[in-house]
Amino acid sequence: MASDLPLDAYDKKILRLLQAQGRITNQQLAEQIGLSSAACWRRVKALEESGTIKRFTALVDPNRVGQPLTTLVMVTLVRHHIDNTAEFERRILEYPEVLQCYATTGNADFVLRVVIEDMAAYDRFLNEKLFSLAGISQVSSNFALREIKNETAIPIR
Amino acid sequence: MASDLPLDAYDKKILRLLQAQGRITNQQLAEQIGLSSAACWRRVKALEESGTIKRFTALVDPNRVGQPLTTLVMVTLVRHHIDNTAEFERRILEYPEVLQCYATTGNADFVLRVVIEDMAAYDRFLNEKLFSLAGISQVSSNFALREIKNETAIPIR
DNA sequence: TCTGAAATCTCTCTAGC
DNA sequence: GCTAGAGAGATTTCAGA
Repeated sequence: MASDLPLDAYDKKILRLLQAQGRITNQQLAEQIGLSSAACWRRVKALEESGTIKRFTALVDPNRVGQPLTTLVMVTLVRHHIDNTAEFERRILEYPEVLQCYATTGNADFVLRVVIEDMAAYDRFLNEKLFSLAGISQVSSNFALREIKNETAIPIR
Repeated sequence: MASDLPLDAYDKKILRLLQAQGRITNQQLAEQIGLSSAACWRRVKALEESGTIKRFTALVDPNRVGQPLTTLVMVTLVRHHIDNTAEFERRILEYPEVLQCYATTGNADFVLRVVIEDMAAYDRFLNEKLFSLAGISQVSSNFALREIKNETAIPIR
C-alpha cells in the first residue's frame, strides 16, 4: 500500500509537526502544510502503515509519577557463551524500568537507561534482575545528576 | 485548576493507556478506564495542565528518515571555568542531533545520545559543534551497533 | 469537588471527481 | 490532487451526589 520512501516536502512537514504536536487535528495539520484535509489524512495513514511513524504517545514527566531517578548503566558480558547476548537482550526487553538499551562499540557491550523510584528500588533492580542474569561480567552505574535534554523528535532534513 | 498530585487509580490508568496509544479517542479511553467521557476528558486536560503529561508526540523511525546512526557520547569538561558547564548545556540544547543529554556521576561529566545520517555527518558534528565548545577535556564516542530497546513509557506504579 | 447526561460544535474519514 | 457530507468524536453546560 504505502510505497516505501522517499519522503517529499509535505511528508517531512507532517513528520515535523506530528513530532512537535502529536494530537494536532488533521484539519490544522492540513492547513499548516498546505494540503486539503483528505490528502493530509491519507499521507498520515501511509506514514503510519509504512512504519515511518512507529506510534503516537504521551510523554510523561517521570518526576510527577514517582520515578525521579535516572541511571545510565554500562554492562559488559563474559565471552564464553554465544547465547549470553541473546538471553540478556530477551530479559532486558521484559524489564519496564529499562527504557533504553543499546549494544555499543567501546568498553561496554551495552548501555542502558533505567528510570526508577529511588536508590532502594535501584538496588533491588541490580540484585534481583541485572545481577541474576547469566554471563554478566561488569556493571557500571552512572547516576543522572540532571537531565539537560530528553527529546524524542528525530531531525527531519 | 489541576491540583498537584497525588494520582488516583483512574489517572494512572489514563497515563498507562495514553503512553501506549497517544491517539486513542477520548471515548475509548473513558470506556477502558470506567468513567464517563466528560470525566475522562477533564482528567486528561488536568494531567496536561499540571505537566504530568508533558506533551503528545509521534515516534518516528530514524532509519526511515535517513538518520540511522546512533552514538552515545561521553564528555568530560575541564575544571577551570565555572561557566563551562552552563555554556556547554546551552549549546547542547541548540543541537537537534543531540536527542538526550544527562549530567552524570562517574568518569564522564555528560552522556549524550546523538542521532545522525552517517559517519561523515558525525565527523562534522564533532569538529564543527562539539569540539568547538570551550572547556571540553575528553570526548569518547560509542557507536550503537544495535538498538535493543527504545521506550518512552514511564512505568506507572 | 467530584460526577454523568445531554446539547452543541468540530473533526474524521469515506466517496466521488 | 480536490470538495462534500454523514457519522463520530470533542467539548461545554447543567444538574446531582
